[in-house]
Amino acid sequence: MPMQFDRCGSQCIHEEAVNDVSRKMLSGEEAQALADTFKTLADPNRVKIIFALMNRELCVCDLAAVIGASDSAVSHQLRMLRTQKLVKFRREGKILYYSLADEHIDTLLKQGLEHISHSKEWAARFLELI
Amino acid sequence: MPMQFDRCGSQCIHEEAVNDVSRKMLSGEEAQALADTFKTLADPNRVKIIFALMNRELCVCDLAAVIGASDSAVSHQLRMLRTQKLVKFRREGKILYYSLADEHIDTLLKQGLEHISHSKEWAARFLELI
DNA sequence: TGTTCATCTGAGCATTTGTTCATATATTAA
DNA sequence: TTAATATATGAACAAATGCTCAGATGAACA
Repeated sequence: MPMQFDRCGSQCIHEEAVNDVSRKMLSGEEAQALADTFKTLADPNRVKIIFALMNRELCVCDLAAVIGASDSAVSHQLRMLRTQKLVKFRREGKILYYSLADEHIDTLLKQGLEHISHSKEWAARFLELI
Repeated sequence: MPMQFDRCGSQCIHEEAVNDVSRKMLSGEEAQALADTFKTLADPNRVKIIFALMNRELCVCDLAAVIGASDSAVSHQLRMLRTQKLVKFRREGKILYYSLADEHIDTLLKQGLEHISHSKEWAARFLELI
């Protein structure tokens, strides 16, 4: 993925606009890190896991039952959520209880619902519960 | 992808917890809609596009120059952003000027930066600019 | 010690994603 | 109309994703 700047077609470039915005732009790594954060919430099962944990801490097999997926699938997803620091856990014997890592996660998910509520009525119902 | 509930191994289920949370859980469609919203921001080039448009409206080829991608790639990404109602555009002759659809997008991206700022120092710098 | 059970992990595989390339649209100007 | 240009689109393909399945950990208890 090399990146040339003496580019093909485009003659329409507004120089001042491009220069202005380019100066403030995110680097590739920074954009990637941001994308990774959102990617963590970009799957329905992970959304369900986060949503479930907003109510209370739950162990892996409870989560599996609640969202209707296999223990293994949930465990895989939890690994990603752990890596991105969206969830934490405590051990009690054989059982691991997962919970949200901090309050910002609530806000992130809430903001997503807020955006959806523009086009879907059901979203408003959940906003009241958070 | 059928979903059986007389499930395999797990004997550890805490019934009251599972029932409690299950009652409040998102449906499959609702979780999918939420996931789709986050999925829209789950790519570095789309993050860059949104970030660029937070400064000012830009045409397709300006966006391409700013984020360092082809016109075609940007156009494909813009379609997704349009579908999810994150951006809108106005036409002026041959040129289409894109801008953010509403203020919630800013907040969403800001919340993402907020989460990142827990582990990466650079994120704080951008939070001041928003 | 060995067994049971909750969870994790890696491999394999079908699906999805994001790009490129070639071509199609649509608007403007000659 | 024809040519030029900004953007959109579809096919194709490599890369990433999310599942299942089989097996590995690690803790409790006989």
